[in-house]
Parts: sequence; structure tokens; C-alpha cells
Amino acid sequence: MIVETKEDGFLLLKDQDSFDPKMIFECGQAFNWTKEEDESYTTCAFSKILNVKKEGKDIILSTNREDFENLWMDYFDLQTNYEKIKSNLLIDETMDAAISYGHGIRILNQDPYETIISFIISANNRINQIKNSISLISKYYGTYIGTYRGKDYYNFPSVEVLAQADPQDLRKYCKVGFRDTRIVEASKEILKWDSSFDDLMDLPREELKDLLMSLAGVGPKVSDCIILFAFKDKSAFPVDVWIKRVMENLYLDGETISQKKVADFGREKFGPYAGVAQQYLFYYGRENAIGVQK
DNA sequence: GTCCAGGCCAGAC
DNA sequence: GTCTGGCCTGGA
Repeated sequence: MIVETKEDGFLLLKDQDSFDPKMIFECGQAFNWTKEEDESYTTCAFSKILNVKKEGKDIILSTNREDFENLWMDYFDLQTNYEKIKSNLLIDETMDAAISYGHGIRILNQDPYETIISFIISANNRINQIKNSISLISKYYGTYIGTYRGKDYYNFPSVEVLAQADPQDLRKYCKVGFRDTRIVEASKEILKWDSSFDDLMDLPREELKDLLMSLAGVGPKVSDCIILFAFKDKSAFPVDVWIKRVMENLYLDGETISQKKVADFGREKFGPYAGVAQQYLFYYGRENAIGVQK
């Protein structure tokens, strides 16, 4: 990968086929990116504000080399070779179509705690409402980091802060609805864990899944999302209504089967990169409304 | 006004 | 174990 420092100090990643901001931030894995008028995207993570812009086949990051190497390289999963994953997943015409449609998707390595809370909020909720709630939680409970293009950015609060939050406040000010107590309860439970999130990275997948599912508001689908988007395990295959519809329509001849069976089917079919396949299929299916009744 | 979303949970079989 | 209904909120 060729990384150049531009005249303004920002970084330029040359010739990135597997890095498309729209695809990365709109395939359902992250809720903390703001789309700007020039089609670039901005977030706040690691107490830093970052803007990402695509120019032709190049990507421009508003950061310096030090932060890039220490933080963003891992966040954007840049050590992973997506060309290799793609060729591994090119097993049929469906995947061929899904991969070419979402060729610029990458799996972000996000903060575990923020990811846990984000996907607890995602249950039976719309993307825009999820984004809005995350943003409000950061605003009311996080710390101010800075202002970028007129918008204020805040760090996502720590587990200690939300463990002490009043559920009614969360509901009233952050519009989380019935997920209010789940957020506080899950935070309290996490505080009781002996292991840090770093330690948990090495846990066997099934153990990690059981541990996550013991949290309030975390079931089969949400735990798979957390494992895929924050614990770097690309074999997790989260099944939501979209993936269920896509799989039933494109692989099961329209037959309706349970969520669990779709999950087993997906893991079996796509193996160690099932989670990446899920993202290609999700983006492909959702953008093209595959299986949605008219 | 009515409907229900990128699931979870409790309660009933 | 598998299935069902209810859940905040707000946009269609």
C-alpha cells in the first residue's frame, strides 16, 4: 500500500479498489459517520476527528502519519488483504454480483464498548434513529472533542458513565426507547467482568458469544455483529431480516427458514470469511431491495 | 389516523 | 427448542 503525505499534511492512500467510503459506512456496520456535502464522511474516534474522502481511486484521510499508523490503520483493517478474501468468496454467480457491487467494502475494527451499545440500540430500530441516538448519547454523556464543518464531535462515553446513567434520561434525551434499561444493565454487567476487551479477543468464539449474549439486550444477531465489527472475527455471520431475505431468495429458492438455520447455512457456505460475505450480501440486497415485497 | 422497522425477551407450548 | 406478542420512536 502506497501512503503519501500531501502538501497540507493529510495522507493519501493510492489506488484503493477495496476502500470506498460510501460502501464502508453504509453497509450497516457503523453508526457514527456523518456524510458531508462533498460526499466525504466524518467521525470521531480515539478522541480524534477524521474526515475520509475518495478522489478517483485514491483515499484522503485528514490525519497525520503517526495517528494513521497507531490508530486508523487497524481501524480500517488495512493489514487485511481484501483482494484475497474476495477471490476466496467468489464461489458462485451471486457472490460475483454482490462483490462487484460492493467491491469497496471493508470491515471496520471498532471500539468494543461503543459497538455493544450501538447494536443493543439497533434492535428493532431504523438506521437513522440508531445514528441519532448514538450521536445524542455522545453529546450528553461523552466529552467534547472539537468542531468540524460546523458540527460538534464528542467521544462516546465510557462504560463507567453509562453504567451510572438514569434509564429515563436515556429514553427522554437520547430517544433509545425500550432499550434504555438494557443499555444501563449491560454496562453494569460489563463492569463486573474480570477480563478486559483485549483479553476477550483471544477467547474461543463460542465462549465469547455466550458471554456477550449474557448481556441485557444482546441476542444471537447482535452478538454476531459485535464479534464481527469489534472482535475481529470474520467468521461471524449476523442474520438480520435483510440477510435472511437475501439468503432465502438467492440461495434457498424462496423457501422461508429460521434465522438460526440461515446463520448455520451462511457459516457453512462461506467459512472463515462469512462475515465479509455477509457485508457484501447485505449491501447488495439492501441497496437493490432483494426479496422485498412490493 | 395506522403501520412497523437491520431483535430481544418473557411466556406459552 | 420453537413460536408469539409486545416494545419506544418517528417517518411513510
